[in-house]
Amino acid sequence: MLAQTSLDESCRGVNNLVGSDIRALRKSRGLTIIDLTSALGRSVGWLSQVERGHTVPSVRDLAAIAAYFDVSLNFFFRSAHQNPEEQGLVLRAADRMAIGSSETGLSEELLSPTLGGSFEMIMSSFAPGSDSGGPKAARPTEDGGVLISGQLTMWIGALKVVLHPGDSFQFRKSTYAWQNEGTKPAVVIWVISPPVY
Amino acid sequence: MLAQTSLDESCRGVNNLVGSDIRALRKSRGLTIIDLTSALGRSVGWLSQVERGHTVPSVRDLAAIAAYFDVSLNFFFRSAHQNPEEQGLVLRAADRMAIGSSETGLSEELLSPTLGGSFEMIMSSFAPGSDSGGPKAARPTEDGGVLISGQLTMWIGALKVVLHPGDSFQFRKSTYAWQNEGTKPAVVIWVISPPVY
DNA sequence: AAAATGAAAATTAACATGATTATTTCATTT
DNA sequence: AAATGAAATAATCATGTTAATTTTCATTTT
Repeated sequence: MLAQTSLDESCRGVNNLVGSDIRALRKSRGLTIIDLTSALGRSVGWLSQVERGHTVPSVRDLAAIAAYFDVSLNFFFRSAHQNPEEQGLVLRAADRMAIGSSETGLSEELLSPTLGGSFEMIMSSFAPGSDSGGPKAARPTEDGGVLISGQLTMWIGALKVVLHPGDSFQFRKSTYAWQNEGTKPAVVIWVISPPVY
Repeated sequence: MLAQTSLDESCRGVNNLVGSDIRALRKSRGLTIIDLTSALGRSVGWLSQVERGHTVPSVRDLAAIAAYFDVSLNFFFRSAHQNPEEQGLVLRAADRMAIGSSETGLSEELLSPTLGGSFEMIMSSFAPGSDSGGPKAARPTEDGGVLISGQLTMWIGALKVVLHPGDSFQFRKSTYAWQNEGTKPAVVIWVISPPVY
């Protein structure tokens, strides 16, 4: 009894993280447990247990989930080698993972240690000469950001602005577009609330 | 009739910004219009009109409001010289205002163009050798940040972490403390949801 | 002429209630 | 130890009710 509990606990940390990532991914896409399990061919009870770290999903299942949500399999283990105490609270620069559909010219890395929060921090790098290819559909979110380096032209709704380092922006449920007319990557700390990944 | 409307409209933009700043400050402190007006000695109807840009408060009233909320008077006009179109959406680096109680060793500048959003972005600079002087009481907020430069030791609840540039963190309703043991300022892009200023 | 007031009107927030859906639990099987 | 399926629990949603807050506007003040 004691040995079992101890073993459970030793895995609980990482399992909880994987589980809450799955839950956050599912919720950010507006899916119920039923929706996801029917897509995965697993039972409702099973996913409930997985999401709360009571059951360890097989690698095969995890891979199916990762594919379904379009994240890499190792995304779930991005902090696994870190001190368990700080998992979910701190994300080291070296452990950041790429996320988002790979728009050409845009690379995004998740800064938030967990997906389960009320907002999500992302480091976006816009390649020189790249653009969004027209306005992106408005999301039901609030977005904000700070330009860290480079130069970036943004369209927020009907407004066009040229951002320089240190400039910041924030908007709600608006279409937006971007273009990097400079010669260096434009790096933005981007905040989205609620999370979309 | 036309001339009146035009004059009204020419002021509406900046008035709306001042008004919504006041409203956001009031809400972030959990006050009702009645609470604030009784502190100011003004009527409820007046504040309602001020907050929505229908009435222009006197400088004397604005100063009283600024003092009450512990912000500078020019805080309300931080973007006044900018293109009206981008006011409330973009904040230029040069227009950033200091906010927050002036803890020694910590300087905070508001990055969010408006206080009315669901989260607030702040640039915090922690002076070399400074610290928070013990843990800060937990707020009913979710906090997150990225260390841009320098080095910063943080305590999040019981966890102690030494952050290096690029490291990020996020926590909910937790006590925290900080200390800059380095020789350079530690600069953090800090996000708070919901806003507290 | 615009600001300020005060009170009526309108809107919004805070609580209950039941109905519905979603999630968790757990005895059992794989 | 993982996985299932069904019962138990919990969360969500629509609805109605009341209280609190905010807006509006006719009037007064500066």
